[in-house]
Amino acid sequence: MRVSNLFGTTRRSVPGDDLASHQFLLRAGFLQQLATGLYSLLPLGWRTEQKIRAILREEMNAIGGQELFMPVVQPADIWQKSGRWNSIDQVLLRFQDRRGRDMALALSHEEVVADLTAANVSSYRDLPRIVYQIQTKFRDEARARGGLLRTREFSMKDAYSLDRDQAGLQSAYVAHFRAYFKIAARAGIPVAAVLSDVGVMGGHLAHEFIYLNDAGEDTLVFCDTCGYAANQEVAETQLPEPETEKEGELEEVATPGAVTVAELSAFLKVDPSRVAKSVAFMAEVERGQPARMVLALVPGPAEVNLARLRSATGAVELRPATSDEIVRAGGVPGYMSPRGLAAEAATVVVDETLGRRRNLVTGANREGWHLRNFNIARDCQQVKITRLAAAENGDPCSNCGSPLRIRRGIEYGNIFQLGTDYSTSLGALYDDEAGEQQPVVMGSYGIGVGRLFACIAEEHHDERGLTLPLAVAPFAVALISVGQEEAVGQLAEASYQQLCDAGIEVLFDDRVASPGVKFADADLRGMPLRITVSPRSLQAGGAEFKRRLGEARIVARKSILEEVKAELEDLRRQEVDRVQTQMAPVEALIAQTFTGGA
RNA sequence: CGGGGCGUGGUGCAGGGGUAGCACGCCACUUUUGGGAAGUGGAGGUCGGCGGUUCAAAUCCGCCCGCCCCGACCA
Repeated sequence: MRVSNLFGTTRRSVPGDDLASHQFLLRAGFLQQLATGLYSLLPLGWRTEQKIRAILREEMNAIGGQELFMPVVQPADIWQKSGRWNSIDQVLLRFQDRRGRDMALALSHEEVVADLTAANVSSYRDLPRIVYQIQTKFRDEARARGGLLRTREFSMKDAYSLDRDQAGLQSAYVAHFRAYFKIAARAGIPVAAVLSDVGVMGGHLAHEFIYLNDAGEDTLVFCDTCGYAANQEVAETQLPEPETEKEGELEEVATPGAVTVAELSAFLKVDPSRVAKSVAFMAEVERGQPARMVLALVPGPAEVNLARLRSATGAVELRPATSDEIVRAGGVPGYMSPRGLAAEAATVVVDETLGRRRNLVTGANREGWHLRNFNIARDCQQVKITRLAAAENGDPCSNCGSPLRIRRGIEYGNIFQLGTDYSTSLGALYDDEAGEQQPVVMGSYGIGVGRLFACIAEEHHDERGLTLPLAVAPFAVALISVGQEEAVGQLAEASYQQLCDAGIEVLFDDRVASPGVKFADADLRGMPLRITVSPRSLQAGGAEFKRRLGEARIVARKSILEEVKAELEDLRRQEVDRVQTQMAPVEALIAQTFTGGA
């Protein structure tokens, strides 16, 4: 491809304060935004996308996946059968066709797979199977953000395993677990697998595949000692031993102006963890029903884990209460507590850690006053005690007690053990050897292609632009001619032809432009190998070779082709080595993750 | 959905009641050619939309739309 013929231009500047990598993708002419959460991939971006897709296909095929293709526009009835028509709200985009039939844009394809399975699987002899596709999904996100990280329309590689029993599912799950590490390694990003919430997918066991990065939206919990890794939403921590200290007498203490946990603990000179913090939420238990107040009590430094609060209360909708709502329920903002609050005013849920502590500090529900020697069992009636606090940095690992570490990351893939919910509701049954009908046991396995793309760009850029691995770079070689000298033009053209003929992907900057512009654009686009033909290089005997992340050297004009081949072969070998290195610990990890568990 | 910000040539921005500007890009010619060249000449904008105030609105007011950020939300 000649730059003079390329659709899409580089830009000197773009607005916004996105991730640096996303700005480079925009500036290099890989992407262009159409509207919130909707992006076009320009030719350069599309080439990279296709290389990522090729890796996905190869690794899915390698575990026995069969590619197919399912509609994005789907009739409501399969979503009604699975129950998700009602259980998912606004992210599922609904509309009607001309006949007034309810339709939806697929945000995932479990229903269709179950429907296909019902029609195509009838015997245990038809199992196991793995099918997958790379297809558009649409999720009408409340707020798209972060460039490619959270878009509304996006491509996903989604795979589905069909098995006759849990043992079969388990082995498909492990195969995907391994394949996802391989994909990350080939795409050139580090990856961590963490236990995750099953969310609206339903099912039992789930893992997320995370690219660790401070800009990520997800909060992960790691134990460096035993290897425990989980999304904060589901991370377990060790409970403290129940305290046996004598219960003191409940007393009010004046705490003027001490509204936050920090102020309060400083004022009363108690450890913040001994403060029972009350956080008020409004919970909608059934869609459309009036919200009820839920008071969550957690240790002072802790955050409320919304996933747990949701499951503890059965809420479908959960949001922080406003001051007005707190007052209306009879609470005093800043001094809130379950004490002195009418039982019918709010549901109270207490973190189990607090249940094991004695003589805590909590609000008095009176402006300027708190309570001392507060003991849950004695001083609160009608409370539900459960795990509620999100794991914090330094909390003891539930496995081994070592301090946990909190990190941020970007989730680009996930795997779910779905079980039989979808197959049962959509009639995906098979006959076993005894002729008994059984539901097919399903798993579902997604990778967001755009997110993976974004993660790759984030991992591979420097101050000048992208530095993509050969495996995903839109072109292997950036060829640049400098100046208008005839000899330069001749060698550049000849090299371009020669390389193209050899099947090497070359982006030839044949424009009449100053060298600075060409070098800057080549750096921005990030092709792994740059070849410059210039009066200076001719003087030195040929062309200049420079890796995007390496030093320049002169190559004789007669050996350009073979040297390019050697360079690319070397880059390829480095990437293979890197994949091997990255995969080395994975088997041990799999053994550790799946023995005795799940 | 709450809070904040921004919509002005292709891109990035300034202007803030009276002639619509700058830089980059683009077109033509000339000179240049190893890190985003120089000169000369040119093209390109119903100032997001609708309504209002005014002799006069890009500018003031109202409503709407779009985009961005924070939060809520989130396979």
